[in-house]
Amino acid sequence: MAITFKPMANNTKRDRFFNKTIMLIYEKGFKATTMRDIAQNLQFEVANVYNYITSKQSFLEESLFGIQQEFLLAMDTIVSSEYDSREKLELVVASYIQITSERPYEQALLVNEWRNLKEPKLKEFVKRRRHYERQLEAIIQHGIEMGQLRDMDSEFVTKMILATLRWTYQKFIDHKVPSNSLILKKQLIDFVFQGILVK
Amino acid sequence: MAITFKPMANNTKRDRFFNKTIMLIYEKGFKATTMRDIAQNLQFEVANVYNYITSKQSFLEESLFGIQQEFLLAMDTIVSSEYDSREKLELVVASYIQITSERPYEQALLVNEWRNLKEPKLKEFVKRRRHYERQLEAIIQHGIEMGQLRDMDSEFVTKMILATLRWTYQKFIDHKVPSNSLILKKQLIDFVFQGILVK
DNA sequence: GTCTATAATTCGATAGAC
DNA sequence: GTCTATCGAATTATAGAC
Repeated sequence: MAITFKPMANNTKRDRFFNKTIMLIYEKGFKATTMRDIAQNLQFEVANVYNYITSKQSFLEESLFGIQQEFLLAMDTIVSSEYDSREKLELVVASYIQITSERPYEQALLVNEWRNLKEPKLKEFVKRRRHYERQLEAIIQHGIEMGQLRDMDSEFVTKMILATLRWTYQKFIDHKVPSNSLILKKQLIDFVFQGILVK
Repeated sequence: MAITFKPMANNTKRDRFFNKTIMLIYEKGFKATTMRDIAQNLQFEVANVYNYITSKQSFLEESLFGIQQEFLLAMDTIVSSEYDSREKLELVVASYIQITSERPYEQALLVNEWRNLKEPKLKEFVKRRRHYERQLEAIIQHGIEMGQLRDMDSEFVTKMILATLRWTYQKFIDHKVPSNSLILKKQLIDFVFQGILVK
């Protein structure tokens, strides 16, 4: 049996710190969560927080760049594959839901707290996100040119699709995922591909 | 000529304060924007900020409940109309874009900063938002039952549609709206109704 | 409405003992 | 790894003169 990646592992004290802290920041917001809040949430004193992280800011940076990297790697794999535009788009949705299902709280941080990065980290983050968006837009543009997708404003559609994907972490955090994430993937792909109207 | 509502009026000092402050909070985030930042942005001293608002928190509350009320009123009007489900859905999109185009920075606040409300205001805000969402879901559910919309999970579709609408304030803030908001409305309705696939 | 000055509190982070 | 104690800076908000 292969060793699988376990982002929610709760074996070491370090894992426990990471998981409980990222959940707290999700609930209160990064700026509103104080080091004292983090300590209290873990039932120890403020000074102990610094056993696990060097600063509040570096914790945010490492969390955000960590989860962002997952998305970037998945996109690179899809872009360099031999599938057609429609299949690539399905893979983008599938990989997005997969990563989100595995690490919903980190994904929530990615969506909600990236503004709290400071320069030069902020610029680097936005640059990488922009790269991801351009890759997706290229897939869509190619699909339009090949006649697989309707003739639309590709930038607009890219942002629409990302908007539909971005909120899905809530499903996993609220444990409101319909039995498993496969159904969610299908619902998303149906919505994006076919819309809601009866044909 | 009727007196029209002017959210972006810049006539009085109060308007100037409101507009410049809400733009600043959009850029920096509510928590990260200090009273000193607000004062500096208006070229005067910290104490003067309190000529315009009673507290930082009350400014957030009044802004959020103000713009939220616009959405609630629009939805009530649509719900009590005689249109069918599809037409009502189009009206929801249209009114959403209309309000967002008139007050994009307040809408950005609504989307990004509502977590910073404190109890009991926070509960009241979430309760009203939930009401809006249920009204939209009822329209969709009715459309499914009448065979106008595909047979889908109505709660899921409701959240999808709201996700596609929620980010549109960026278009208006970035002045990237295609000539006028009518085109944006059409793009959104086409995307939601038909999806992106060639039939 | 604008200023200076400051109160009262809270914040991130560190020192140093155990 | 855990604690107590505390520093220095930043924060919201107020007092009171002009």
